[in-house]
Amino acid sequence: MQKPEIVFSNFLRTKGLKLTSPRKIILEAVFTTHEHFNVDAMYDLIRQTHSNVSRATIYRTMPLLVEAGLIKQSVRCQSKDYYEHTYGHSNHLHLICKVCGEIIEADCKEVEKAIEKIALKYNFKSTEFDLSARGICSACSEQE
Amino acid sequence: MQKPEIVFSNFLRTKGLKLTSPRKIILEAVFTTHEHFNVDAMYDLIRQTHSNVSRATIYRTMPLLVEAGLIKQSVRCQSKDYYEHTYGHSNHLHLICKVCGEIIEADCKEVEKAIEKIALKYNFKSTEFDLSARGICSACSEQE
DNA sequence: GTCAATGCAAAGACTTTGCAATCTA
DNA sequence: TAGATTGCAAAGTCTTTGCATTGAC
Repeated sequence: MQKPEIVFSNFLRTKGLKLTSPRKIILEAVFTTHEHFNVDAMYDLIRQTHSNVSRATIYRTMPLLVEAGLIKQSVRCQSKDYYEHTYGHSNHLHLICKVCGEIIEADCKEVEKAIEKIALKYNFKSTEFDLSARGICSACSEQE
Repeated sequence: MQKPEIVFSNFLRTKGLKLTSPRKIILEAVFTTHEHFNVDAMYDLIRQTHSNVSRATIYRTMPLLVEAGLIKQSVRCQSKDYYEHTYGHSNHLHLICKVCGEIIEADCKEVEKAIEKIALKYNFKSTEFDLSARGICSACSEQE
């Protein structure tokens, strides 16, 4: 499997776009993050080591990463758009807390199996999954 | 099954809240809409017959309808939050064909069970599910 | 050197909130 | 009548955009 940098740089070249320093920095930050992330978190992370990447550039880069197949738009939570890796990552089940907004990413092999079973009935070949459950996390339900 | 109006009015009463005229109008509009909807669409729809319901009130009523279990937050699309009915609609697994766009709505009891099993590990109490799988439907895979 | 990309700040879009007036129970 | 609710407008939050400058190829 190719490195994300290679995928991105190829993508940019075929579109006649340029692999700039901010784009490299953003890509690196995105792929050192293991959770789903939003623009603000990216901005803070990048700021820890680089002082010269603006929010605007991050906002402008996200759609490119999506189009390149490296990330995808994930849930929206508390008015913020979240992203997550798709490149090199297996599917996750998102457990979203309605109270505090926490998002737990859980392994979903068993859920996928259950879906495959259903898909079989319809002769449907599934490739990607979007799975989320909303509810209340343990911390929040203890506080009630 | 009780009418949404009854459910809402009971919900409000148990919370010590009041069933006001704007809330009745909003509820009615929400349940005459069959598609997913957003606040703006609701506002326009209501304006066709009532001139005295503000956007602010719609924004304030949506969370109540969610809490009452009548609607749920759905996808976010083009920076707008969408809602959809849940009352009277059981959860579905959506099998979405990437080729022809067909959406198969399948029963997902088994998938929910699998999710509950995972949620249990995290002490997460799930209440709503958003489940979709993208792939290729039988008709489209035959044509390849 | 050319043209895309950046940073900044301003603008935009959607949503939330403070407050005085109003209405439900 | 008490206290919740409303409409309005102002404020907030996230995201997008115009423009002069900078930088990649």
